[in-house]
Amino acid sequence: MTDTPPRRRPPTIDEVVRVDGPVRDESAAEQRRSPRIEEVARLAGVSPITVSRALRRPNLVAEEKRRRILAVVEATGYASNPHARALRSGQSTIVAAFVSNIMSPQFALAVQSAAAILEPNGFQLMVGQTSYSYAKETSMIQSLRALRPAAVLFTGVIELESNRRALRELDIPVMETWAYPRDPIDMLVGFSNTDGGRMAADHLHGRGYRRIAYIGRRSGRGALRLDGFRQRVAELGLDLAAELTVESVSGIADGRGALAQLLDQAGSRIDAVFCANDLLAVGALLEARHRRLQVPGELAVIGFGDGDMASEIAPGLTTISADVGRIGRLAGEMLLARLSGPPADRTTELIELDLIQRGST
Amino acid sequence: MTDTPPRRRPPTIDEVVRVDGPVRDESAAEQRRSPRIEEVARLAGVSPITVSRALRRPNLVAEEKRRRILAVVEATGYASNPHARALRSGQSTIVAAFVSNIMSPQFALAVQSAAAILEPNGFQLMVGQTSYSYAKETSMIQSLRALRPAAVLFTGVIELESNRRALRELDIPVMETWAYPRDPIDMLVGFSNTDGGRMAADHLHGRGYRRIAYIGRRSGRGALRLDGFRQRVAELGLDLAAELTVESVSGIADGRGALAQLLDQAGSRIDAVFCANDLLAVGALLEARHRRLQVPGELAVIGFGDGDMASEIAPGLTTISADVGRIGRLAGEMLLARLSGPPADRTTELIELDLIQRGST
DNA sequence: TTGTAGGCGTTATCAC
DNA sequence: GTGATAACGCCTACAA
Repeated sequence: MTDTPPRRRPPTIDEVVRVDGPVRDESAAEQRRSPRIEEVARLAGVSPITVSRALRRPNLVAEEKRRRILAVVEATGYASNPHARALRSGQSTIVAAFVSNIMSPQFALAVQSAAAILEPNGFQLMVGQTSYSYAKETSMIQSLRALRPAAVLFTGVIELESNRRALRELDIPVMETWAYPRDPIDMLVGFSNTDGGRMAADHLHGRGYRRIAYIGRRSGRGALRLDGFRQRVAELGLDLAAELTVESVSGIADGRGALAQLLDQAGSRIDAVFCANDLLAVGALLEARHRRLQVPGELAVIGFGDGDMASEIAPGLTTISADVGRIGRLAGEMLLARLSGPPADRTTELIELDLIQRGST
Repeated sequence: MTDTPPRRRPPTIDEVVRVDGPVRDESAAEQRRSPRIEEVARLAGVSPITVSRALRRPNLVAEEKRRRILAVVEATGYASNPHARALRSGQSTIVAAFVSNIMSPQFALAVQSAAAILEPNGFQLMVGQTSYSYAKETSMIQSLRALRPAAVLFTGVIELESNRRALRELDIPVMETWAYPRDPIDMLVGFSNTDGGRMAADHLHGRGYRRIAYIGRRSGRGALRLDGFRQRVAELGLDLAAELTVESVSGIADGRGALAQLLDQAGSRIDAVFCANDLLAVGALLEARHRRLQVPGELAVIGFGDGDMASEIAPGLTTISADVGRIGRLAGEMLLARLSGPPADRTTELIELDLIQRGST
């Protein structure tokens, strides 16, 4: 016997509404390919190099000619071929951005904010994901040698010594973010994760909690936050009641699982927990609700990052917040200044952290 | 009188732990810049063009020579200069990807899945954000004329007729996704938003709800979902109790606000609401909880997209789900096939939608 | 202030 | 199967 596969009804076509854009006749199909600098030059009655200068260093070109040239550029929609430009000048218009996890709204916001600064100035952002993997990070940095972007931006700092060296040797601006190390590769817009941990400890102590636990990674930024947290907890004369490590990229589900495990193991010894990021913290809140624990009565939760959810769930999540949009903007601005000018004056910027008190503590 | 600014204590330095990578001596600093094809040719005892062929079309080169060349390439870490290549051959290794909103985990996952296919094959993804703005979309598509990427990928379909034309004229593979229009520009991996709306209506009706409302955009994909929803609601002999439109990029807060407004206006006339995306639906759930409404007893909520949160909140969110990772993978594979081979056989792929029943209905 | 000459690194084309 | 030659489009260096 043969099974007849179940008949599915055909999909409904999405009747997408087409919209007419601004009419751009341009009359002929000759306009098809992007015009070359030579054509612009001919139409403006100058030499190609003058067009190039009018676009790159306008003040070297006579006012009158410049206007004529720009008019032609506008009319023809000329855009210089970035490959030819990069090849001849060694100056690419590509800025490579690497995030550890594309799907994190925090990183995405920072990258987006940097893009908002760089793109109007003729740079294009190329985004790659390192997935918290040294191997992936290394291979992406390798590929930069060939790509020769104008600059590189990381939402994080580079830990591998070999990669730091490779980046220095690229001899282009390198921007690190999201931490405040002693010796950045080049430029830095970051905050002190260690201080964030300290703030969390201070806050919990100040609110009267004494049996405190930690959930987070034990490497990278998680480790830094834990360090500061531990230090301050010790200074305050408390013991860390428990520590629970999660692996690499962590989400809400990990936070739930981690708190569950923590409570099963250390249950009543705990009255507050510091989660190294907000997703973990949200997960912890959900698990607490699941167990019908009073928050913050029976268990207080504090996060790190001020994600989208923090203000929306109930109770609101107390968290340590960095202005991530500002990190992206500043990084973009500093890169832009360096790319278009003389050696920049500032290469390091510290972003202050804020503690945002909500209902969960 | 002058204010003395409050003294802040200096930031704690993040004591990042540096890690030594694999030792790669390469003995000298001469290896610094990426070697050129000519050097590889010299070391292998062949001409530059033969090296080029050995890399691009290996079967045109004699076995023996090819091996020698590849060994040298390996040893020197040679990688061809993508700008020179793009300039001469018109073949870029860049694939341009445009998302309407970088911060959406759904889009990010799709892009990431496509990247996972394309990157190991030597292509690099360049991500841009159109912000649901025709103007931005148009200007990005303009800039493609100069960049000449190998292909373009959209997490969405292009509505503006002028942009569709511009993309066709680029004469490179164009991949649209996330909808199932009658006439894609070129390639398509999509699902029927209209069918999704129908499924939502069917489900709510089947569960016994009769006073049904809609929250979402009234343009783009939201409109398609609403269309199908409305059609099916009518076929089932029901009336749509209320429709509430939100603007452009919408988040959890918009969902809360929308449901609040809906309940204030139409309150008891409503027993179920279909939200055009999961963020809105999560917002609606939170607002319902805030008002101490029984879900699903007093109000049922169904979403679209199966985001991260859907399964984590309580009650779980019933939602229409498309396998977004699969969309990205398929899009990547189809593009790759087209880029490295003869005219592809399949240029359109339909992704089935699933209804995931959880506690909210 | 403007223009001329030449080359960035690669590959298409054609000849052998 | 391999190589010589030229060209992709632009911009640096230098000259006028």
